Amino acid sequence: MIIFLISLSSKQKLYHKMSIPSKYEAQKVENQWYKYWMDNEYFYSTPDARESYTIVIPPPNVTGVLHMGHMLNNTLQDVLIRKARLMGKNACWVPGTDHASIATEAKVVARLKERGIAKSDISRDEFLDYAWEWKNEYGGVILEQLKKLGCSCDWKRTKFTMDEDMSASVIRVFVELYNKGLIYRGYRMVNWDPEARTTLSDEEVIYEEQQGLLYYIAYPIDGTDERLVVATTRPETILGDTAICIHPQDERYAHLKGKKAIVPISNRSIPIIEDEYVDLEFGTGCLKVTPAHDENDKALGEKHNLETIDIFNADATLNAHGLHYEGKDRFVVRDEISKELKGLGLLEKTEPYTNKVGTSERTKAVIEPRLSEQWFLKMDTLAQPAIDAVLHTGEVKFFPKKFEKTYRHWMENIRDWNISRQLWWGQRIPAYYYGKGSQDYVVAEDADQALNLARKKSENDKLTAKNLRQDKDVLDTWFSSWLWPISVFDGIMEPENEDIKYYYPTSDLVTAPDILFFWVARMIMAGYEFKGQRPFENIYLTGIVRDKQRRKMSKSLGNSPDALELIEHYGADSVRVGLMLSSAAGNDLLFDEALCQQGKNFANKVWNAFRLVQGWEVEDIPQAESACLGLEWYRAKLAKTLSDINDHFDKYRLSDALMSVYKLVWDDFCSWLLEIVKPAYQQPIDKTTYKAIIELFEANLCILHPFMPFLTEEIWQRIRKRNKDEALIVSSWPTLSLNNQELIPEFEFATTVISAVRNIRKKKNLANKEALDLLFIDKEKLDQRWDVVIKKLAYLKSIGSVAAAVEGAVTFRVKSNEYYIALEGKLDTEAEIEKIKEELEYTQGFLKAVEKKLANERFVNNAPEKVVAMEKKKASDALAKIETLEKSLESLK
RNA sequence: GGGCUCUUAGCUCAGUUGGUUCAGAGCACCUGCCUUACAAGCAGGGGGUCGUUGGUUCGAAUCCAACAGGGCCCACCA
Repeated sequence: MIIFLISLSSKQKLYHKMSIPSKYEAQKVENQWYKYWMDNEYFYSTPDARESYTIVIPPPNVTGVLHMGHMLNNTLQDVLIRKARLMGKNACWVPGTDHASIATEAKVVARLKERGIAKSDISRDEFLDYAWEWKNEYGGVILEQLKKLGCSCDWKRTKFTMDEDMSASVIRVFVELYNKGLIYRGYRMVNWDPEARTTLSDEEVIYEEQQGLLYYIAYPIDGTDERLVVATTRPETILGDTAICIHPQDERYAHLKGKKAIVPISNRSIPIIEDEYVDLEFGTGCLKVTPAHDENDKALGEKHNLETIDIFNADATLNAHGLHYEGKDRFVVRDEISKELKGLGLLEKTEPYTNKVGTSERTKAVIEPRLSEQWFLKMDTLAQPAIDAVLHTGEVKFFPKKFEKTYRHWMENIRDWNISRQLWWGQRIPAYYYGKGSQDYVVAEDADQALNLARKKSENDKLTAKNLRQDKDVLDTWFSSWLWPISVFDGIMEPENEDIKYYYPTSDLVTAPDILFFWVARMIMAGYEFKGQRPFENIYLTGIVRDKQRRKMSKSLGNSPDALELIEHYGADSVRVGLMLSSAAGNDLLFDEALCQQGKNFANKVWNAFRLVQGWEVEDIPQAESACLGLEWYRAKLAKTLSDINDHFDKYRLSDALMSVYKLVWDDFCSWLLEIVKPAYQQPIDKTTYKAIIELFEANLCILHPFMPFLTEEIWQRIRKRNKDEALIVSSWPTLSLNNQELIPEFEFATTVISAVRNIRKKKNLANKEALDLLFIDKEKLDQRWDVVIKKLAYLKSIGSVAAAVEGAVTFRVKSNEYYIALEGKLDTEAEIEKIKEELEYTQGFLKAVEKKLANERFVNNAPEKVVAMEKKKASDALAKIETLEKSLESLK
């Protein structure tokens, strides 16, 4: 049973009874309750004897502003954390932001540009001063916005991925991994973002289909009049060509083996090589080789000992190898060079061609493959425990489960991670160079340690700090984010501290699937590598918020509503409900403001239920029988719904959980229970019923609280004055045993009768005022104790039984019993007969089908007994129904 | 090219191990109501051969195959 702390004197009125507006005004109360929760420190958590329930926020970009994706994501987290808090767990939701090196640096660069300052004009330290200034100015904005949404984060624990201790953790981890031999430096083809002027990891490259051209370029053959035609999508790269490749078995070009081709424009002579890599079918069957600008070409170049000519600057303009194109952008050059080739008669033709072009996830710039020296993290050994945890032991679970397959696919084909970025905003790589040789460097947590190591490694005691040069690059942002669930509790630097021992592993992670590889997979790897334990148990992957046309919501499309304006207009609770209602885990959410309106309507419904209840005069009078029954039924229904809701939560079906509450409150509580117990106009309600209604109302508020925290707290506090420790946010989730469940179908039976009577009233245009008699034949078939309820809600004068059909009555059937509404005046007998005939026909057909099934030996022999028994019951029910139908048909005739 | 996934009412989606409770929910829609909590509401109502075609089975929205059409992820074909 529910334990409620409520005491009522017989005439006690609700707290704040006067002047309750008929519309719920969310905007007026939300800020006030948020402040109340903050002032009373309900969000804060410290380790204690309770079970911990922990969520770490996916840290938004420090310079970000709240968008619909954040709204969805953080509403989900808040629902989970509030539920856990009500369940009596020590709930801790750690907020924070991410330094997002590329995005933030880009913004700082842009801002400096506005002031007329170029990044290249200032020192690294000066730049970082500007960056911190920016961070301090805008860094908290998004977290402040989360407060509007009602997020109950432990703000005292707010972290930033570049906080001192966070950065120290990153550096320590780098050093550890380096010492284990998992981090290495390599000269590799990497993804170059010319806009941000940095390398990117493979995951940061988004391939997009683009409509381009395939250029057919003729290369004269040295010493002959012949030309060799090569197809390419990137004519500007011919200036970096160092070979032409043909297939060894290609007879078309067999005579050219060993000859040399002349690169147009640059007039360099390059070898014609043979390799089976060439696809005979594609283009002209031969390939230009540009080892500096293509991964495959690089491989060919290494195999065939080719020269490498890099023709680009860092910003993807051409360098000196670009000859007269030097300084021009690659796309400008593409256009111009094709014109020049045409003028030279060396452009045979162009044809439209669709290919996939890699673009930068952050800047959208087209990625340039580029050879450079970078730092990499070996992934295969890190991946193994993370694969086992998800796919074998089930220590880490995905909701929905289908993402486990995506995860598996990626993890099993994982490639080394390029972790260095040519940026300044981020954790600087702790490698220190002391000499000119490629191995003349050491890796250490700080300069002092580095100096010691360097002295040892170089066997030169005279090295000083001045001889050391720290690597210029910073680490990929995700190299700090992957530690998030550990580092927010300082678990790297202080592995035995109380917080990390208490809160780690965390419970649930809520995030979007687009950062599954960037972040989620890597956190799992980090969890096992640095703590030997999973970082979280359950991963709830949200969908993408789209508009009604299924387009992803984005700034550029302008189809994303302003999150704060939505809250302003509908209230945070309503927006939360709107988001939750149609967002099953993993399903994209087609956002429509109508959903917020639905949320608002619901808020108002609850509000008005409260208005009704608070307006009742309570007196010490006997309880109505109908009220007693209604309450019994509702308790049973509440228990059932609660069990459904708990089940939905266990399966992370949060929208289903909300829908269950929604229907419980709106349909069961408001439409049925309140109508049953509602006293007649200006009549008082009895004390017992009133007390019970308040208890049940409070239980409803509690269940609804995770979804609509403001509204529920507002009503909760209006019901009566509460002490600090009695706030709804820290109350207890109801626990009810599943008693009296048989009342549910009984009551449903009664509501069916009521609906049928209402239907007849409607069809016959009978006002509620006009009291009717309800008669039925078979007393045994109706549990008569519901009579009072039926009578009240169907506005009936009396309920009684008759031996046979009465004349001048309308009939209806519920299950196999027949009911009559006695009517004065004439009846449309013909229509009645028609209706009954129709139903009779249908039932007979139905019976036939069932009997056929039962006559089938194979069915009777093979189907489980239970199923056969059910069919038999169906048959007998149908038979009984036919009997009553025939009887009434007789009497009508 | 490889992998995953989806197709159920006008819209968004539930339908767990094939079997009364299986053809559902919410919204939208239609009809009637300004009934003294709520028109942001009340009451009543209509609506789907479960993408197509085969197969397995006593029995298929559910299992299998093929096809049609969406979506997602991965991949170096110029």
